[in-house]
Amino acid sequence: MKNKNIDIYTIADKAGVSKSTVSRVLNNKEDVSARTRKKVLEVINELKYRPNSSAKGLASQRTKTVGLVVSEITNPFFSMFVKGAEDKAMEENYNIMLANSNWVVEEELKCIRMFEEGRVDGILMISGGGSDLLNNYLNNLANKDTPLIVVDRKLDNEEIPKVNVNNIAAAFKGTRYLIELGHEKIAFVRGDDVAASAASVDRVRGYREALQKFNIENEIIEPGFFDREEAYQATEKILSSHKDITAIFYASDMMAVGGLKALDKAGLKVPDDVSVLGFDDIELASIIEPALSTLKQPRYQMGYLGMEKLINKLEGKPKEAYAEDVIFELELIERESTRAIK
Amino acid sequence: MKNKNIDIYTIADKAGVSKSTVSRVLNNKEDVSARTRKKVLEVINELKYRPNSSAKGLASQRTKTVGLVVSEITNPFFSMFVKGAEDKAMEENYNIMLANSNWVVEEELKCIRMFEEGRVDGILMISGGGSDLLNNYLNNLANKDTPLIVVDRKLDNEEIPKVNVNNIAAAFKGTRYLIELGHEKIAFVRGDDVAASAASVDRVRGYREALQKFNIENEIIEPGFFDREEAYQATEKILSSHKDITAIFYASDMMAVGGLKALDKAGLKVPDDVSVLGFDDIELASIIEPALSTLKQPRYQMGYLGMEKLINKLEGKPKEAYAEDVIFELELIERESTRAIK
DNA sequence: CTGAAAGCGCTTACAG
DNA sequence: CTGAAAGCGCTTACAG
Repeated sequence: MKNKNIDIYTIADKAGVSKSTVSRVLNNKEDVSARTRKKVLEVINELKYRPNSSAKGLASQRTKTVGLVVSEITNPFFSMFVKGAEDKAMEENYNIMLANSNWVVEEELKCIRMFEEGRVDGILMISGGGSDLLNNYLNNLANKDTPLIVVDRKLDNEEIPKVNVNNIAAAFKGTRYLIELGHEKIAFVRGDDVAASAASVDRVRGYREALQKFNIENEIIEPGFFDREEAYQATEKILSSHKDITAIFYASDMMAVGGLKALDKAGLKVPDDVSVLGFDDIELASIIEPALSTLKQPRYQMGYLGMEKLINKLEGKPKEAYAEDVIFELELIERESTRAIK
Repeated sequence: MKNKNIDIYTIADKAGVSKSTVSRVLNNKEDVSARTRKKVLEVINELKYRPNSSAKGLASQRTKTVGLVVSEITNPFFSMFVKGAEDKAMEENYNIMLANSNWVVEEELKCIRMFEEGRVDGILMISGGGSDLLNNYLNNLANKDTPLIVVDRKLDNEEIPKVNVNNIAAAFKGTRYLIELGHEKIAFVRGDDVAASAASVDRVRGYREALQKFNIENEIIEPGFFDREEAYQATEKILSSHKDITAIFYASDMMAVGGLKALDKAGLKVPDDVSVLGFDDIELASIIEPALSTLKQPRYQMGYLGMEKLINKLEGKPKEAYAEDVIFELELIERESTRAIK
């Protein structure tokens, strides 16, 4: 029943060396003569030997895999982060353990368990529910010196490196853009205004600050909860109470899509009658008709960078290689849904 | 330096039993007195002990994790399979190792390596490049009795359980639907016509069979390669050579979206001037204007079922619980892009 | 119902 | 440059 698997011992035997030596060539250590190395490599290839990862993990206390927690993998907005993270992991020969949290805190905690069980060397958390409970856990982990990097989520913990986006500046930029286009009646459809969702709060703030800066009084804010249907209704509300609206800024592209539908139903043309600005630049933004002007979040890069930091930490690189937060500024993408008036 | 981690030994000590016994309660074995079990459990909770997965994996030769290979995780079409698979894995307390292949065979092979290294107990492959090289590898794996389930991919190997879709019948159904609506000039925009992409070939076949069955002579097939842009051009071609076309059937929703754009540009209204039928029912289908009539692929269910079969196999369930292929029939979803004529 | 012992397949100082 | 030995933290028959 045993001896079935070829192990490091088999290789050592065949190559006429000790398993210590085999282990050395396996791990690319110095201090092996070229001849020995060659010989061992030959045997390995010949027998198609693959080191057992559990044994390796147990002996070395490292698994070369990282846990990836995502809020919602079917959401194109998030999947792009995953792809960036995955590409980097591949490059560095790290494996990825996936944990799709579906915004449920308990699911997110499962990934922490993966860490505690030694299944993963570190954790990359992309967004997440934003609950206080989770925040507490994350803080706890950080204190235990867990290699943890958080992407696209605001967190008041200096121990945890973050990769984020400047939501205030981006919303400011978007609003200013509309103002410079000549718009003065600009509505803003916001996301979830819960404290944990800093992204939403910050975007509202950027909108407000721009209005103030340019002395525009009409602040029109309607909640859309980052949801297409809700945004549809929010748009109807705006249209009924502000007939003279000329631009609507949505805090996400998905909401803008809902808005477009409402606008269409109301017989309004975009951008002829109303300019529409989105946020995120998901793929859909350039697919729909009219193509959406929006603020582009560098999601792929953020995922990639987050993974890079995590691996740097795992590989024992100096602190500068991972500890500092990175905040991206967003680029404004002009497409067909906005236009200058007057 | 050592003794830092609490291990099974620590628990045994504190609970006044042997580690064998601790292992037993950990694994929920019978043959432990209620009192002992309770005691051990208490200590475990108190010390927040988590068994080390590498040690467990090494000793038991099982990791309780499965490898999930996906062609392209950012593609909403595929991510839904992943979600189904993930949900089932969660239910059964299995972990998922993610391998996003990006259609590159070498990346897909990486997952096979994960298996050979004992990182995963089995593999669930969702779609995939369809290359002969990969097919060979899969066949090889099957011979080695690897627990492998393949979803959304045709494969001539009876050893490998498959979860699939009846593409011929679905395309037939879609075409018949258009014919029954009164259409006689029906173009078909197909995907990649390579041998490996059985889905595309089968859909063309279903279209053809329906035309024949209803004695319609005008077979109009244009390649769209499952790509939006290509489908846009294919549509332009169709419009220029067949002015009297009244319906276009696209082998994927994404292609239909490209077609919609071309139709719009040509000044044609959907469905007033031309009926458009898609395939897949991705989320986008119900979002765009007009909402797309389409054939719905039960992707979530397919992923879920694939994972279920895989786990059944891993858990040693009887063959009926995993060995048989499952072929889903597709449902026709009627929305706004098709209408009866005459 | 419980314990002692062997073993899973590697890595890692320690000698030489 | 190489080998012998101990150890990583569990599971699993085997006894009793």
